[in-house]
Amino acid sequence: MLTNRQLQILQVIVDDFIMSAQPVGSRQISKKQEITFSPATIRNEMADLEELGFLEKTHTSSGRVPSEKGYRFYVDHLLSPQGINSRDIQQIQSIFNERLVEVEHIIRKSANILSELTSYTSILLGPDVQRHRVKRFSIVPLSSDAAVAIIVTNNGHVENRMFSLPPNFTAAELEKMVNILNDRLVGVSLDEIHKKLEIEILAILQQHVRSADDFIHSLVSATMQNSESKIFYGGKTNMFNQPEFHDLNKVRMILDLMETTSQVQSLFHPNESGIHIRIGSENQQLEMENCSVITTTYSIGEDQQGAIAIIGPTRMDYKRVVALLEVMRMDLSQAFTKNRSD
Amino acid sequence: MLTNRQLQILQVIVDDFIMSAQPVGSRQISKKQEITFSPATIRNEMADLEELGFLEKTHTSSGRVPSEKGYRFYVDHLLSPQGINSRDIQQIQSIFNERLVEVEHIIRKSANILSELTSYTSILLGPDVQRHRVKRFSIVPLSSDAAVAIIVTNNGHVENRMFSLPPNFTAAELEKMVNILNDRLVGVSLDEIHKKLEIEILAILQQHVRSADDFIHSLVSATMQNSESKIFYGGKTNMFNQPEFHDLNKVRMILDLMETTSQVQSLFHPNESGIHIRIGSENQQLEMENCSVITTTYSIGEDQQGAIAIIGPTRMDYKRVVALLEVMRMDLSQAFTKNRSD
DNA sequence: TATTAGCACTCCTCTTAGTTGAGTGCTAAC
DNA sequence: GTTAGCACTCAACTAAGAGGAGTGCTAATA
Repeated sequence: MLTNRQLQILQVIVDDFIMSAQPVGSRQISKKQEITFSPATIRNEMADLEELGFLEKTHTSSGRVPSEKGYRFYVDHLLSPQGINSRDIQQIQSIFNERLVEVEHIIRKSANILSELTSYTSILLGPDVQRHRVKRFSIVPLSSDAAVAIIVTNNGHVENRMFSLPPNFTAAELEKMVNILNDRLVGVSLDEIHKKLEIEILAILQQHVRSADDFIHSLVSATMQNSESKIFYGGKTNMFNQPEFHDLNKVRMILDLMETTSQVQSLFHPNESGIHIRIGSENQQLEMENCSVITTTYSIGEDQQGAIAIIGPTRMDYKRVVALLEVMRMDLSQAFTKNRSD
Repeated sequence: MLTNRQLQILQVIVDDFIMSAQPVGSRQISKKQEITFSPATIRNEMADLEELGFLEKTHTSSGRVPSEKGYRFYVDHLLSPQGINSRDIQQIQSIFNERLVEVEHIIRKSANILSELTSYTSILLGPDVQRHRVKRFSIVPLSSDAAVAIIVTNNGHVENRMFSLPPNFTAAELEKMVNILNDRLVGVSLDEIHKKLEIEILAILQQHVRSADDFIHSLVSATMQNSESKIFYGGKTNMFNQPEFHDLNKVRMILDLMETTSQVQSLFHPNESGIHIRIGSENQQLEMENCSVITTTYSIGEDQQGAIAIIGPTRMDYKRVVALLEVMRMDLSQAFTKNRSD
C-alpha cells in the first residue's frame, strides 16, 4: 500500500501534469503549499512510485509523468469530487431554456456546450431509436411505383424510407393495407417490425390484397436497414489544442475513427450506468492509446438511454469532466423524462 | 502575350509541381522529353515568367513554383481535357448500382467515392429542400399537448417538426384541421409554407376551429426554422496527406470552417452552371488562402439543384478533378432525373 | 532512523558554425 | 538567339558546445 506521503505526492504530480503537460520535478513539487518536505525526500518517494509503476520518466534525468497505472490510481482513489462553477452550470442550463423539447436539438446543443466547457471532444448518442414504439404508420405514394413509408414513434421521432410499389397497385388497396398495418404495428418497437411484418402480417395481408408478397418484401427490405441512433459531435478539432496531439498522424487517426460509426459506437458501454473512465490502452482501439474516454448514459423516458462520451488526452482533467458529466447526465435525463409522451 | 515556349515551360512547371510539390528547377525541366532547349534558356524564360507574375521563388536560389496567377492561367488556357480511366468510371457507376434511388444515400456514397478518387475533400449539397413541394401534410398527436407535423414532398423527402398543441384540442378538430391544411398546402413549396399559413390559411381555419390562432402560430414557428439542404462530406482528413497542410493550424482552420454550415454554403456558387474553379485567395475566406475549390452543380428533377465541391491545395490536380466532376455531374443529374416523381 | 544538503552526472534543448547541393543570374562564347 | 560556364545564394543537414533542469547517491543532520 502507498503511504500518505506517497499518495500526496502522486496527487500533486498528476494534478500538476494535467495542468502543465510538463514532466514534474522534485523542486517544483516542493514549492507547493501543502508539501512540507524537501526535494530530496520527494525524489526518494518518486523513485519508489516509479518502481511501483505509477510514474514514468521521459528520459533519465527528466521529471516524472504519470503512467497509465498512475492515472488509473488517481481516478480510482484520488479523485475528490469537485463542484462546478455557477457560470458553467448556467451555461448548461441554457440548453433547456427553450420551450419545446426537441430531442435532437437539445442533444446537438449539449454536444457543443460540453466540448466548449471541457475543451475536449464530445460525442453524444441520441436515443436508441430501435426501442421506440410505433405510434402511427403511414404510406405516401409518390408515383406509380414508389412510395414513402413513415413511422412516427411514441417519442415523436420520425423514420422514413422509400420503397418500390408493386405494379398496378391501386389507391384503395394501399389504403386497406395501411389500415391493417397500422392496426398491427402500433405499439411494436422498431427493431421488431420486420419480424412482425414477415411472420404475422404477411399472412393477414395475403387474404385481403393482391401482391401482398411483393409489397411486404419491399417494405421489409426498407425497414431492414435499421436506423442507428444518431451521433452528435462537439469540438471535433479541440484536440488540436492539446500539446500531445501536435503530431498530425495521431490527430488524423482519431478524426478518422470518429467518422466510422461502428468505431464510435464501440467507445460506449451500453447498459452500464454511472460514469466510466477508460484510460489510454484500456480503450481497445489502437488509435486511442493516447486518449482517455469518459462515458456516461442518460435516460430518455422510462426505458431508453442516450450516451455521452468525452474524448481527451490521457492527461485529461478528469475531475472537471466527471463533474460536468454528472450534471449533464442529470439534466438531460430530467429534461427528457418530464416531457416524454406516453 | 506569352510565346509558345513560355506556354510550354509554364505548363511543364505547373504539371510537375502538381505532382511533386517541389519547386521546379531548370535542369529538371530540360530533362523532359518535350523540352528541346537548354537549362540556361529555360532560366531566362523563367525569369521572364516570374516578372510577368506567373511564377514565384520560395527563396533566391530555389526553383520556381506557380503563383496564383500562374494557376489561373494554367486553368484557363492550358487545361487540356483529360479522359478518365475506366476503373474510375466503373467506381463511379457503382454508386448507381442499387435498385431504388434514395437521394440521400446516393449523395452520401458519391461524396465518399469522389474523395477517394481525388484524394481531396469532397462536399456535396443535397437538393434544395426549400424548393420541394408538399405532397402530403399530416399531423400525429403524441400527447395532449404535443404533436408532430410531417410533410412529405414530391421527391419523397420527409420533413418533420414537433410543435405544441393548444390545450383541450380534440381529435376531431385536429382531423378537420389537417384536412383543410392538406387541401391548401399540397403543391406549395416549402419556403412558401409559412407565408401561406399565416396569411391565407389562418383566415380559413378561424372559421372552422377554436384556437386556430394558437395552433397556426405554433405551427408557423415550427416551420420557420427552415430546413437547410443537407451537407455530405467525404475524405475530411484527406488534407492531412498534402505536404502543404503539414501545419496543424491550417488544417484546423479548414476543418473548423467545414463544421460551419454558413461558411460551407458560401463556397458554392448557386445558380451558375458549369464547373467553377476558385484558386487560393479567390475564395473569400481567409482560411482557404492555400486551397482551391472546384465546384459544380447537378440537377435533381427539373428545377432543383444539388452542388459538388472539391477542396484541395492550390497545387491541386485540376485536370483530373475537373474530369471527374464532369462525369459525376452528368451521372448524378441523370440518375436523379430519370427516376423522379411528378 | 528519517530527512535533507550537496554534488556529480545525464540528457534535452538551444545555439553556432560548417558543409553540401540544388538552383539561380550573369557573362561571354558559339 | 542559344548555351556553357561560373560565381553566388540559401535551405537543409550535421556536429560540437553551452546551459539548465532534473536525477541518484552519499554523507551529514535532527
